[in-house]
Amino acid sequence: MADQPDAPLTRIQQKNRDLILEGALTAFSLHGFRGATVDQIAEAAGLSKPNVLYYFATKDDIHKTLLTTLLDMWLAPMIRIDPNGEPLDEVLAYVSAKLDMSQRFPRESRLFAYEILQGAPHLSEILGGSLRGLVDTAAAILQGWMDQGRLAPVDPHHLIFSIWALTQHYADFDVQVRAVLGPGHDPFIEARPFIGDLYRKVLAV
Amino acid sequence: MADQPDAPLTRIQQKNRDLILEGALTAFSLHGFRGATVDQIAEAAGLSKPNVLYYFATKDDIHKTLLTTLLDMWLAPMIRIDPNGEPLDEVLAYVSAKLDMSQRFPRESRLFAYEILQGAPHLSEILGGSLRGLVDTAAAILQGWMDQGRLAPVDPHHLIFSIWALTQHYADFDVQVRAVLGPGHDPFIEARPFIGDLYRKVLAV
DNA sequence: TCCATTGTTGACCAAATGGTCAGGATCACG
DNA sequence: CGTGATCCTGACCATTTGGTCAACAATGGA
Repeated sequence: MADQPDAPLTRIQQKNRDLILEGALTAFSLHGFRGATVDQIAEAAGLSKPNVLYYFATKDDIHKTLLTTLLDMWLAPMIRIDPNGEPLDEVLAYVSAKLDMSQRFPRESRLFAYEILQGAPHLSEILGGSLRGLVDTAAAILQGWMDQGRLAPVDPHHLIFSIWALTQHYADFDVQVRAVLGPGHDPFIEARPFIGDLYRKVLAV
Repeated sequence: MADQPDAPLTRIQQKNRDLILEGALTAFSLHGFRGATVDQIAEAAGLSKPNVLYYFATKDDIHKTLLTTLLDMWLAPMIRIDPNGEPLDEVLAYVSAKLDMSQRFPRESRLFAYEILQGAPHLSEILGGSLRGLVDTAAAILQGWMDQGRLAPVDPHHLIFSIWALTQHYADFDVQVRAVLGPGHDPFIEARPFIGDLYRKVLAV
């Protein structure tokens, strides 16, 4: 158990922890926390099960590490909203960035989806804490623009929820989207102009 | 094993099967298929575990029965779109009905969410079969209205996806929505005008 | 080269869990 | 009220699975 705080990781530790987290991301995003087994994670990581448990004390530990590690990356686009930018451009850039994340990081999207569906046992404090703060900040910026008449007035919190819902849908419900569209369609290519158009109309003054 | 086809169910069979499905809906929607145990289902149903397995051969059987039974109800609102109705009213009625379902049947919404996240192992044929047919029909109606200039032209399939995403988000991600909004907010009361307003703008000619 | 630290694993364990079964309780109906 | 069908359960089983451990291998600095 290499759990001393601040102990700088050796090269091997760094590499194997990365392998494990990578394998676990695949396993958890495919089967959920309960559905993924340590054996699956070990195999995906190319390590033996005891070795996985050598680097992380418990399966839960791996899961928690993944979630908290990836949360920052997941929320990064929202922080980049610039209060001094052109309102509509800023929102559209955020929307586009979120759709990019769904396209490039579907495993991460599903990981979070499982966690929230489950009732967010590991993230509940964060949801009501720092995430809420982040959203409130972004909502305040949006509200400011609306007050200035530079965006159509809509509820900023629900505007943000709608962006999350619309973009993450294409990662989380990928199978359904593809099944319904049938072969010969690229969901993301089609979704991009649709969603962009949608927010242009919603937010046009 | 009471599995003869067409055998009419006795009163007791009817009641206990209903109890089991009800308990299983709660358990599966809370923990997912893998996460829910037969014991949990039995307890939620107020029956013993062997008795549960007396009415359904396997846990998988319960799950499959639930999914296929509830799918019709879940898709019903889409079928009610009336080609002869007023286009915008019809769409808004569908949106409102879907939001009602999220509010009144969040367990069902989560059940399906888990299934799709999992890769839809039980629903894959249906997704690409009858569901796809249903969506294509609805999309054709929408496209017709757009061609007549009675709705703004947007991709009808992705319009439908957006309605699913926006409405189901409030059921599936309930914890997140509530955590971010904080106490003293009713997500659904707020979401209703927001989403209605959104589609009015998107579809206005 | 030496050796303490770090890394790795086969074998194993206890608990959880899906499912079985023999036998007893209850019900429905002639 | 008798009896066959239906209903119910305690006890049990096999498998899966998270996690442990003793022993062995590799590493790297002095």
